[in-house]
Amino acid sequence: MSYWDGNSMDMMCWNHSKMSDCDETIRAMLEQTDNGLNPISQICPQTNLSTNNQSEQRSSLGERVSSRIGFNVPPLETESITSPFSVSRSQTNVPSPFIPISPEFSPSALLQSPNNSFSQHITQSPIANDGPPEMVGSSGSDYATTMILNKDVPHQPMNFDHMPHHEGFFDIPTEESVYVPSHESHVDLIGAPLVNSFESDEVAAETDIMNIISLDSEDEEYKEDENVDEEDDSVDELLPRKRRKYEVSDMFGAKRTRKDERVILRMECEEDNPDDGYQWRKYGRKIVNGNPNPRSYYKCTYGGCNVKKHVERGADDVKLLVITYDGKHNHPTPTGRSNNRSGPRNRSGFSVSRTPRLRKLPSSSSACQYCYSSLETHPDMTQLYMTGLSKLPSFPVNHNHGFTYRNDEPNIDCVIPDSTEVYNGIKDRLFPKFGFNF
DNA sequence: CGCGTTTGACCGGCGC
DNA sequence: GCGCCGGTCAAACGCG
Repeated sequence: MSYWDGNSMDMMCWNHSKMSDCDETIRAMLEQTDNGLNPISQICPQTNLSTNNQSEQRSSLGERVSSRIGFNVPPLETESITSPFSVSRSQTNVPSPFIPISPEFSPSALLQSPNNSFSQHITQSPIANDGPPEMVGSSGSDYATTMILNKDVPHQPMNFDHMPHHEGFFDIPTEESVYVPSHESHVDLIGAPLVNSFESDEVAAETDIMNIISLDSEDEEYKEDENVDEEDDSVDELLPRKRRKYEVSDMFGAKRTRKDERVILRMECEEDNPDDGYQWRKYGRKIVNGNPNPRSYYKCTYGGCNVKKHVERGADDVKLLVITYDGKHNHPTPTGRSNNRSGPRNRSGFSVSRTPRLRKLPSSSSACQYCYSSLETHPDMTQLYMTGLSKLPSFPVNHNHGFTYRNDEPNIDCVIPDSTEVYNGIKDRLFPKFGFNF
């Protein structure tokens, strides 16, 4: 059993413009043994994070990132999201799992395939042995700066051996938050090349950020959900369309998504519902949490997929778009986003909210087309933070690159290779996808 | 006319 | 137990 020393791994650095330095950094990390206690802060002292105060930590992080990427990065706080464990967690002294994500990774990527090379890399990386992939902080940021951090659990032990038995495992909060700051004109939740690549079974089988982000959702849950849906459908056939009280309450109990499956993205975006590669149907809109900006509720329109999301503007910064995903897609991205746009009257594909404040672009597809082009031509504009990888430190590695949770016995048949192998694996498999080349 | 969105009502969960 | 709040439903609405 190997954990990250809470003070040993404050941050990883990933600077594309200084990749050779980072290369050395990664090598240094990889050369650490399980017992290595060399703090990454010593390797990358400029990225050292305070481990005592979470808010201070994020604030300082945001400031650093802002200074490095050249534009303001709103704070990462998700005040509306609270975890009963956050306090106790903040008192623990475990590392914050920042994880590098390529700009090509997108919400759809994050939410899509159950098998993902990214998670595979993470799970197989020496980080797994020595500590959490705490952060990839990009300095310089000529290209993408991508970060994942655990919002509620700034410092967590990394355990790949006996995760379910890890003390407090069941207490690990699993509400995640992703912050995606982006230049307004370069809003792109979708890394087009990546999304396209997901249409390939090969890539889809290798890539699953979702298993990292939404570590609590498993296929079994989908099976349950599907069963529930079937039951609901059968009920629908027997009961009048209007149903309140009994029917609804039963349904609520069965279908209500668990908060711990959530992934929260925060980004600067003018689109109220930026394309993420999936088709959504809006089913509700509500003012919540004192936010004058209404929250819109969406369901994935794919048959049998129970993923929902709600989108709202930041109370303080209307440019800040907060997208919360509930659940995990049990299907690939709809084949070809162009197909998405070919729905009835071209109004169903992207469910762009018709709020007065921000309206759909002249062409229903223009936004997405722009996103494609913007990403391809300005990959450096995608800035992704991810917070709240609450279970990240605990997911086991199994044959399917999935994760077992709760009462499931961990099916651990993946042996963490030595550092050299891991390093080569990262270079060979992860970085090419990111467009990096050592 | 078909479709998605809007909107008010309803429900369950949760905190007090 | 009560009230607040977030989430959901479904009729009404409006656009193409």
